[in-house]
Amino acid sequence: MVSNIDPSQLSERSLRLFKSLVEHFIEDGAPVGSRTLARDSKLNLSPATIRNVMADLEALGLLNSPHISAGRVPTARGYRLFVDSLLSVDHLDSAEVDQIARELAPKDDVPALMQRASSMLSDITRLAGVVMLPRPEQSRLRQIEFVALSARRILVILVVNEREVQNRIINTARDFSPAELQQVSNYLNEIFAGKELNYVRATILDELEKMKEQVNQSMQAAIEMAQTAFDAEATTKPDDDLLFSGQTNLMDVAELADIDQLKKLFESFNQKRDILHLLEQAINADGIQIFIGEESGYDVLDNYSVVTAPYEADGQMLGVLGVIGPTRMHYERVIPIVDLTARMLGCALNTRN
Amino acid sequence: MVSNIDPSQLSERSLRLFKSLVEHFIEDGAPVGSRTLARDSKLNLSPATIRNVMADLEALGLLNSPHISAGRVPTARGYRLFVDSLLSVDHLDSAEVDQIARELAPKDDVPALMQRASSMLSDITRLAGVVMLPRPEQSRLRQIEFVALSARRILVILVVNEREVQNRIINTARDFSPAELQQVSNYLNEIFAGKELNYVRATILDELEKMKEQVNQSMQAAIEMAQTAFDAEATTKPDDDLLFSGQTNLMDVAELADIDQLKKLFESFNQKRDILHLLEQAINADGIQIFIGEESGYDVLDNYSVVTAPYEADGQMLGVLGVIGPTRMHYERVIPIVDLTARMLGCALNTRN
DNA sequence: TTTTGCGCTCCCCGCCGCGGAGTGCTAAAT
DNA sequence: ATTTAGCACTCCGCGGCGGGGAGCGCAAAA
Repeated sequence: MVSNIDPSQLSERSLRLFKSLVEHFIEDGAPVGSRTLARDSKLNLSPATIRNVMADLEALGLLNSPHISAGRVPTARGYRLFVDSLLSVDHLDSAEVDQIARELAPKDDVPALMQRASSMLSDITRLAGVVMLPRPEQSRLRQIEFVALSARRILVILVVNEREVQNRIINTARDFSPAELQQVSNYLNEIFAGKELNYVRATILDELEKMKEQVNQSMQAAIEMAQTAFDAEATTKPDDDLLFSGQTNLMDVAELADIDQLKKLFESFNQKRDILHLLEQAINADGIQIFIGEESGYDVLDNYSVVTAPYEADGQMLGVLGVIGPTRMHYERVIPIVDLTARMLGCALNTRN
Repeated sequence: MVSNIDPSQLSERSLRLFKSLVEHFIEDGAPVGSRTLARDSKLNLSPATIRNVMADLEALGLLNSPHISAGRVPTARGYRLFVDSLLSVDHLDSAEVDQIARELAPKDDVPALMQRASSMLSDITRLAGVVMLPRPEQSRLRQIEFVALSARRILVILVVNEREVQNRIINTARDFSPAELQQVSNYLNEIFAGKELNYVRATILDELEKMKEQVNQSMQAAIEMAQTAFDAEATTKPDDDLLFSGQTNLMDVAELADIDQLKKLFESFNQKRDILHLLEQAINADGIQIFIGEESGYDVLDNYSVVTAPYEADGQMLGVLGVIGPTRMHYERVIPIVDLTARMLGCALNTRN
């Protein structure tokens, strides 16, 4: 990885021209030449002068040309300089702020809220949105309840970490009366409430086995039941931890007509693995983080940029959200949108208790 | 809608040629001409003769040519004749049967099973798979329970239709003791168990209001709580009733390089509406149903075919699954795969109770 | 240091012409 | 009455050609 460019290495004029070039390219996606730049930048320079400057910028690795007689195009390193030092972030107009606020009103349950955040991101940016809901590395069992559905079918309810509820149905070997169920759940709650889930599972599966003889019969039943319940639980994988939307928006960014590359990207959305890793890197950044082109390290993302922001509620990092689009995107718009969305989402999660 | 062709209208020879042509086209996707057909079909006819036959078939609307001097291509009507009367269905090799059986082993919960069915369909056919889990038009409330999470946060558990469990968390105006909660749930279960959900909701929201004065205070609380619970419930939409997978497989069927058309299709996957309607049509067909190209009536599907089969368990129709691919697909392989998958899925759902 | 001028490169686009594949039609053959 | 052979014709795809345009670099003038 080559080091980034320090903007103070460059003259004011170079920077202005460079900025103008990047903006121009972002706008129309065509390599931009010296004439255009001479016309547009207010510097009153001749194309030839600008050519010299561009040659310097190219030598620094900020630009390159697709072929000898085409205009210049920013490199990943160029975009990096642009977003770090030159970008003037848009002021969101109030209509958009309103829209974000409206969509993120905490009107229903958490998963739906996340889903809305994701599709709102993609709608408003016309790119692909993604929201990561982090698997809390430690999930504490808060409460466990049993509900009799019929003679031998029992609904097990696990309340984990304040918000989360899991339920599953198990079949038991013998009948249980409601009173017994109550007793069992009291027993289990007493031992395990507040404990880490993995610990609970391990304990139940291994240790309790030994205790079986020492306790009375109804407790034996409790143990067996708990074993069944957590056995089933082990198979439930957290698979819904990454919410994409608006992938199709990427299908009309012209510069990626390469159906193959797009296919690779979509596949990596499905696999989730790479994107997940990338977002995990972003969780500790405070505020916006941007991965430009090959910087991400994942070659499916070579021609894309990812703009992310972590979101938090009650002072605790909860996850990361962001937008995926072509390197040539309107950063000045996308950045404040992602930022605002992250903060609003945090609020929406905050006030609920 | 024009009527389909009755195969008895056509000579044996025409049919053989037609079949050969369709197979050929399915294989390489290029318009097929008289010479190729003369070479391949074992009929020992000259290209000129075949040209005559093809002209007849074109007049019947079974074929057409992209332009005057290209070979012929089957029309939707042509494919229809082909799949209805000419197709010789493959015998699945045992490796594939094994794979299907293995993937559909009822090893975990229902949603995961459905998901696996869908991705298995797409993996094995290299097309897009879809599974519909029908929203049971009548859902009966089976049981309702309340679990106290903390002073004023209560977990509401609704058991609906044997298998399904919904839960949500509500905040109450005042504290409830566990005993009270028990009492409330007893009361509600007594009135509403076995009733249709919509009825329950309507009753609770409208009628119970009137009764408020007539019952004692704790029942008033029950009513309020139930109102909150079902109010929240009303907003929970059944959104997970269509499971797609393998969309990306469609990205390398060459004939649909039209990124635009593909985009439209993907969008209709996301909206779900059209596909849902289409699959609903298929639920009452007994066995395989095939929608070819424009037959479906949805123009996003114009260049695609959909092969569906309903699946049932315990003698009851549960839903529909299928495969979406280019009209030019290997029906002889896809059909038995979809068929077998539907039956196996039925079995997997059958034995569980 | 900047500008002007010039020659050069490369892309894009339209044009042309050609070979190939396939057709339809007519006339001969079976 | 079919089937076949022959022939003229159409249309696509491809490669080559040439001109216009955009842009570059370099050298010499301002």
